[in-house]
Amino acid sequence: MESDLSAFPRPHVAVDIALLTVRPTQDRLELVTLVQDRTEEPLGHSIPGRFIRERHTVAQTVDELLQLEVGISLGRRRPHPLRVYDDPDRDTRAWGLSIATWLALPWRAVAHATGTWRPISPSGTPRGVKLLFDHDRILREAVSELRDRYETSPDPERLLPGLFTLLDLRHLHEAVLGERVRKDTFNRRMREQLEPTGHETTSLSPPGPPHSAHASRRGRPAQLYRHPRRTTSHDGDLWRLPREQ
Amino acid sequence: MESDLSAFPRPHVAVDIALLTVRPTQDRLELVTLVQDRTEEPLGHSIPGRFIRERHTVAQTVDELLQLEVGISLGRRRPHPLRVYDDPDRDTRAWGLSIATWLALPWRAVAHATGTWRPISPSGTPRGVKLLFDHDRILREAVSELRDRYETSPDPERLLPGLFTLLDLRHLHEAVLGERVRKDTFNRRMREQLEPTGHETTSLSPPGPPHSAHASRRGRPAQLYRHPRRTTSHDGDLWRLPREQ
DNA sequence: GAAATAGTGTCTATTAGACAATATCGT
DNA sequence: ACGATATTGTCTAATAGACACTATTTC
Repeated sequence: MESDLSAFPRPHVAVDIALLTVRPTQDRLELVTLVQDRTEEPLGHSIPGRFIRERHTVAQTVDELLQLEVGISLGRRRPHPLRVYDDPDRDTRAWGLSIATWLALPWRAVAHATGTWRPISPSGTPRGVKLLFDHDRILREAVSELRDRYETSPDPERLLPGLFTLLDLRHLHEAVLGERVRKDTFNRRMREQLEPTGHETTSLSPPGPPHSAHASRRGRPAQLYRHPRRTTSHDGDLWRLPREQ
Repeated sequence: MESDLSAFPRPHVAVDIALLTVRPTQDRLELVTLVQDRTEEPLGHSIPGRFIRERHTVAQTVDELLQLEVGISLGRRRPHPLRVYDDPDRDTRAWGLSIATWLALPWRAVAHATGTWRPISPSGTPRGVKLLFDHDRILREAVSELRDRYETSPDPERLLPGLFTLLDLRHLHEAVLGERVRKDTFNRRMREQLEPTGHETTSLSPPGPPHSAHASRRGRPAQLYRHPRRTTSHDGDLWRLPREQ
């Protein structure tokens, strides 16, 4: 590193965010992403993005972006880093980098966002639109990461409210993965990563904080679970090579 | 995005790289990293870094960095993205971002690099020095990623030459992981991800390209293996939830 | 009672991990 | 022959996946 920093050219730096959520439909849940219509050239569809402000962090930029251009609040959550897009020709106007991020939020927190929520196809891109720049690719990678995380953890993105049943959780997984999963294996794997509350679903609200509507009001009442303590690191020792004593 | 891009402030963007390799010692291999002495303020030890040039990519910048300030050649390899460090106060001279990357190269390609190769402690930081900025943390994360990759794959970073034995491979793993691993389980897991060549180690060189010195010239000759075709994606279906038909 | 859902039990094939035995070399 | 290493075989406990059965509610 040299001393006179002003001698170095500096790129424009944008932050793009793939925003994902799971939305209830008539009979099920579906994974959707937020697509916006650009008002500047080049016109078309894109995911939300914004140039980073002086001495702002990526997280701050995402925060501003969500507040000003999407109309939602980030809260205490942090966006997941995805990658840096550095093709010098990716923006025809000037030399710029894009820091791609992604974030999954519960539907109730983002239902009113500015833009159009579009269902995600099995391949990970939004159905029915072609996005500008490399945004289809960003979205594919974001969806891929989200799906990977849900293969092994109950609800890493905390899309469910504080109390939920295994059926709620399975519906969530099927929406994220875009496929049906086997009930018994699913339940067994997930149960050991969850904390039972001792309470069951009833017609009345259970004691404690209110929780969202559950999948069905028919059938036998189900155990209510909550998210595990963070210490239940149910990963990491998986597929490690056995060490010599 | 607005039209007049010149209105936006732009950060300095540096690329830092954690360079890792496995070096032979008298009786074993050890994981080492390259530490350099800074010639500018703040003085101290750091990993190689450089500001990105106009319309250059991260990979190009790494390439220049390695050629000009380390004296080695990147070849066709690509650095692994790590994360973006965006603390506005991380550099006292000006507002800047750091794009952290890491790369592991075979010892024979980097032995003569400019700087000091320092052994990596079990925790992932170089033994005996304290690095400037957040470089200790970058290194910890790089080593963690490297170790994760070697838990499940024979040689994802291609640190071994074209032909090698399972003993060579195990020595490599033990250097990377910093722990002994069980021979039989190791061999079984790795063998199914490798291609046997049909040739064995002998006093003479085997047919084909020359390969580096093997671990030992004692004992029964061992099968020589080569890296698998990339299609042996021996991952990805691990710990997936079973789908409903 | 029928339908729907929750929860439990069990069988089997597979596999990890450990241990042991055998094979083949250099010295 | 001996030491060192490679390679193969086997035993056992654990577990995934599949399937079936029972339990409890709403309608």
